[in-house]
Amino acid sequence: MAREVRVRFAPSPTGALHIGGVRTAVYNYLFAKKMGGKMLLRIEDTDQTRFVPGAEQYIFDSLAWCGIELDESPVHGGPHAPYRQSERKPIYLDYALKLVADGHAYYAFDTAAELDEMRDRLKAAKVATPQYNAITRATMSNSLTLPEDEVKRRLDSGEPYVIRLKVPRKEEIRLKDMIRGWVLVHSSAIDDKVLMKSDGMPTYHLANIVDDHLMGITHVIRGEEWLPSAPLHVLLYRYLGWEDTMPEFAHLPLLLKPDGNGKLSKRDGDKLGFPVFPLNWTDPATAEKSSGYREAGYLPDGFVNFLAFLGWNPGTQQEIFSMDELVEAFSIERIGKSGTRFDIQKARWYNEQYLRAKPDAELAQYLLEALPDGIACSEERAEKIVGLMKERVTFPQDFWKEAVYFFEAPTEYNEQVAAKKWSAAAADVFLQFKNELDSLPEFTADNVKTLLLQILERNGLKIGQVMQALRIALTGVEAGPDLMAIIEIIGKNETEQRITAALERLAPYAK
RNA sequence: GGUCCGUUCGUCUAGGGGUUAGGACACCAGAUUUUCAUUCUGGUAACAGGGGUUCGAUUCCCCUACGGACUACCA
Repeated sequence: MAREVRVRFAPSPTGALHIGGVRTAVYNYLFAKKMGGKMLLRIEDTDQTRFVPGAEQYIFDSLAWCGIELDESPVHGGPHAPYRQSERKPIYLDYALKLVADGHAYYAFDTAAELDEMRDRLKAAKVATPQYNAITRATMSNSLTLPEDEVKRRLDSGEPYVIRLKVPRKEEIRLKDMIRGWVLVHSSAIDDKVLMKSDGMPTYHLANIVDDHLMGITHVIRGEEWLPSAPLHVLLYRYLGWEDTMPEFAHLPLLLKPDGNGKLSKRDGDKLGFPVFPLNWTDPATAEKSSGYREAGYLPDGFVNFLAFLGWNPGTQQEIFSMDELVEAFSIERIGKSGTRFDIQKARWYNEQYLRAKPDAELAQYLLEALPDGIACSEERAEKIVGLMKERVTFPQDFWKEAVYFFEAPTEYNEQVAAKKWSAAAADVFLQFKNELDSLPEFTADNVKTLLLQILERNGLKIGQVMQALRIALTGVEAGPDLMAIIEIIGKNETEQRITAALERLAPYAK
């Protein structure tokens, strides 16, 4: 019987979670749910020098906003706690020591200066890849070159050391990637990676393999930047004796810059004017601010839908998927191989689709929340307004931005349009229109329109000759939803007042 | 430089030995409309190049080019 599927998302708390990381989390989540398995979050904070306060909380907040539910994590707990690698520190050394005992790893005492010197020497000698490996380790200070008692003496005296993996000199390493198929790498391309650092912490490579094994991870879904070190991880599983339960790997294509070369980076967002982080973030060290999708007005389900389609597709024509539908349709086999250029236009389109699909009552809340102090609005009226506006906005905050004139009379008019559309004849019609508003049995859009049409006929004018001018008079701007509907919402008194004001202000254009 | 991965419209992609190479975003045009937007209809636009294999290659293989990742006591 197959093992229960268990996947993990394992970010480092070194800053705001990048949008590419969010997508990785989404894929992990979709796969776990699809397979009826579990998803856990593990914090990989083995590099104490890069720890950023608040970054871990940011990760949790981001995933929660996206609707990704964790089964196990530092805050949810779980059978394999702790889920923070810094808290698992005592676990790793034993495995490193076991590797040393089995002859697959060794102590190394080289200082940073000595390592630099070695690399410089190799570079000068035109060695293609200067690295600490099967050949160069013979020239360095380690337990393979030093006499046994000397090694013991250094260890006992507390001299700093690292433990390095003893990568074989000539060996073909194969690994099967669920997205790319078989990948072959020669061991000579891999250096003797540090497993335990001199500060007593494991490196990513060791901690990752140990934890994935201990936590029963069955599938490792991560970014393509890990592909080159995947063969090293295979070696680790083998030397630790865990090859038979080694997880399957799936290396995701990277998110690329919308223009130019390279992968999407933090700077691109600022430069091109779109967020690269899910949530707003302020760097605690530099106070530098970065904008997030949530605050920019993106709806989480549309955002997730958009992200899921960056590198994956269901093979059908359907583009709009709820989280449940994504889970149902998801499969790793349908993830693409090539890097994906990021396109914010598509994200905006998704947002529009999701926004319009929401009921007016819900959209009305966006408007109500954005209302400045002192401006009142009933829910009923807000619903009418958003109903009129929903086809024209991209973000929730657009409702207020675009609909200010429902609440405040225009203080200025689009002069350009006024100059072109305002006329003495139109002004005369508006005056009659204003004066006869009282005769309406009920102040509705339909009745208002009928009245206007009657007046126009009486004056020998067509509707197209005055509507733009009337729109300017009432809203100040040249574009918007159905003007009669606007009139109905702002009401009779307000309509009369605005016409009176416009008649005066725009009189210079009457000719 | 070395190692590994990749390459279908501008972008995200479907497809896969014989297709008018399909869809979506964006863009353009027309229709509708009191304006703008929406909506509807239509349009421009792609298999990186060269060799094979084959009756036939965009699809399979090789090479080249280009792109990307990695090349730390970072993850």
